[in-house]
Amino acid sequence: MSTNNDELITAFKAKGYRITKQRLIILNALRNTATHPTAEEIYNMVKPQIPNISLGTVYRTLGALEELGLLQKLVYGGSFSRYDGNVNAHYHAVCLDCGKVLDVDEPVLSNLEERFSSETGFTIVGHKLEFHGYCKDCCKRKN
Amino acid sequence: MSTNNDELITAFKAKGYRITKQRLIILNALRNTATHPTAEEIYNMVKPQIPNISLGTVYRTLGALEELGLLQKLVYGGSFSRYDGNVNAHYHAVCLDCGKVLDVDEPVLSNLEERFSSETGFTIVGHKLEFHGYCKDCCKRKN
DNA sequence: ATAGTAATAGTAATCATTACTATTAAGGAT
DNA sequence: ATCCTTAATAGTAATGATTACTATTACTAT
Ligand SMILES: [Mn+2]
Ligand SMILES: [Mn+2]
Ligand SMILES: [Zn+2]
Ligand SMILES: [Zn+2]
Repeated sequence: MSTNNDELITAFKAKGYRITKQRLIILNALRNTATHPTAEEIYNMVKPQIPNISLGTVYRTLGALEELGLLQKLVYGGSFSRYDGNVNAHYHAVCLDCGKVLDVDEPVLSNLEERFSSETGFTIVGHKLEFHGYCKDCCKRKN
Repeated sequence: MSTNNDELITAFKAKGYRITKQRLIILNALRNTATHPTAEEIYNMVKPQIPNISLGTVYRTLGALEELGLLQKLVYGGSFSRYDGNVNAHYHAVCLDCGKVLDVDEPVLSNLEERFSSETGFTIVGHKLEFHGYCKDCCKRKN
């Protein structure tokens, strides 16, 4: 329920971007769910509050929020991307059956990135770790 | 240069799939490159050997090879997937600038998967780790 | 309140991937 | 080796998530 719009407002103003109802509502919707929704799911989540919002606006807003570091985009094997309002470093588990994405409550491996880099000349800015498997619901369904 | 077609032939016959020139050539092309090519890049790689091959055949073949565990599909932020003929567990580094994908010569974290799973009821079958950053060429270009 | 212009709604376009269909060619049987 | 069945291919059309376009709306500085 952390409706911390100040952070968004500051970040947007710093870039000369305007503060709009659409941007505030989309970011707050994303921060108040744990489901890692798709663009279309977000579109349906905010429709009650902005009945005539356009799907294009959702995509454009998500792009801007990503650019400002206020969300992270999750791209897995499926045909569409998911969005995560939690930008703290954390890992995910993806269900190979239903596509659900869960947060993994494991400490972040902070020492990984230094090992690589030197001999390859590759400058690392971060890493992503994802687990693949089957969620509780899908395991049940198979029995 | 490990043109080990026996492995492919065995795997395909076990599923009742037929052995075709297209499938042999595509898998061998994939095994003799370190570039993690896209479907279209593979299409261009095999065209000299199969001048009238269809891009659809490349996609269908890659799908079959993936299903048989003879390649892994790499999906990152970009607009297209990449394919890796090396199915041994290993990690990748993705350049945020040019999209290049490099193999990471680091040991696989085998103990990770057991930690999670029990309390969540999530059955893990594997994990993926990718580093993000800037390759040598792109670092140079920025100076 | 007004002016200037970035953002939006609505819609069309893009493009990687998948589906369709007539034709070809594996590969088992004879 | 030839025939037969049918899976796989080539060529092409369709799909669908995402992006681009454009007239209109609404932030925000003055
Ligand atoms: Mn998350
Ligand atoms: Mn690789
Ligand atoms: Zn599931
Ligand atoms: Zn690069």
